[in-house]
Amino acid sequence: MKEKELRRSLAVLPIGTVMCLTDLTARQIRYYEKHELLKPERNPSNRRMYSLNDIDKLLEIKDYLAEGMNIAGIKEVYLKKAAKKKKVREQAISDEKVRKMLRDEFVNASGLKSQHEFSFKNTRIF
DNA sequence: CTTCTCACA
DNA sequence: TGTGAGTA
Repeated sequence: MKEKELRRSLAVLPIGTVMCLTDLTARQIRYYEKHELLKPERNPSNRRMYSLNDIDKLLEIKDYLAEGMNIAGIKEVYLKKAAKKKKVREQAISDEKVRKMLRDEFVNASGLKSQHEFSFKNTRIF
């Protein structure tokens, strides 16, 4: 379930295709990029190349705009979303450290001199 | 022919 | 946001 996400992130669509898929003008698509709502890649010829995720994002932007939200407002939505994801990542790293500490403490408390003597070394207890 | 940047009788 | 100019 991760190869799929990788493909969705591949920038393979030229702006013309994106225009058809989103019903937005090239002017609008570039305008949103200028306001950092999007970050399409560039091919060797300086042409913008979009991914399927970019298409979804543009469609999302179009909906927000239709609901009366402005560019600045949409930008804040994405900034907060990114902040939340960052916290989730930090929490995951934190949990990993806690597990390592508990494991080390357990191995040490059991009086084992090395992990080779730890009969459950390959078992995910923590 | 498509896309890019820039500018506005 | 539209559109035309001049490129690449």
